[in-house]
Amino acid sequence: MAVSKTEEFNKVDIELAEIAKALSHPARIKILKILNDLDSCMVGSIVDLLPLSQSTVSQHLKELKRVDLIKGEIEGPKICYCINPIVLEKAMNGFNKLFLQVCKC
Amino acid sequence: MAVSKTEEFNKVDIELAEIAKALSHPARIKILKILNDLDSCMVGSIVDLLPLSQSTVSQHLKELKRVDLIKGEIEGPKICYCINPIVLEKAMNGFNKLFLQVCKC
DNA sequence: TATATTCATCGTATATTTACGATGAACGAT
DNA sequence: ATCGTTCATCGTAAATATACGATGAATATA
Repeated sequence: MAVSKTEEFNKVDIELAEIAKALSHPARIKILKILNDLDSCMVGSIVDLLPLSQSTVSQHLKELKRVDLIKGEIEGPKICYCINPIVLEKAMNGFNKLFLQVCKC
Repeated sequence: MAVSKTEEFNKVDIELAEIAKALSHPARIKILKILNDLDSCMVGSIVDLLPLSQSTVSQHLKELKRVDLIKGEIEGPKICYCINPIVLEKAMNGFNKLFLQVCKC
């Protein structure tokens, strides 16, 4: 974009938008579901369940990690990813607050 | 992107990702709040409350309209935008379902 | 120490997003 | 009929996102 105006908005809106951006690709939504379902949280197991290359999946994981929706723990040569329930709950509350605030229904 | 793989994911995830994408910019989150607060829903009134040009705001409105989060009604030379409560509720339910499904908390 | 496994990152190509000013279409008012 | 208002769209520029293969770093094992 020409020049970002993002910083001119309020912090709550910026943060919620960041979470929304992290959820704005079906691969990343599916990754959250996979992490919840799977016992093994290795990247390889996730790659096997997605129609994407390992490097692409790694980028999607990075995006989820960027907003702390997931965290990665090193286990030898592997990395165990898991959902960060604190941030997930914060995200849920943020969306609910927005929707309830904005919905006259 | 090289080639989109989006169609290889399931429909529910794709649709939720589309909603998330529409909410992935603070201007669009603020627009929803503005539409809720304001009596007048003219584009000009929205532009006045955002640090963006009229054409940029129009693009953000288009993105929200694309996923039916808002609808526009022509009133003479003006257009009255308002929130679509049906889609908003669907979005809220979609996010809640995801978060509850994925959160072991 | 050499090898295999696991994963992030680099480099790259293309698509999309974000932003603006300029223009044009539609309508009401003069 | 002309003019002002309102808004979408076009054209454009720059940033970001999405995808891949190749490479490299880190660890465990032989």
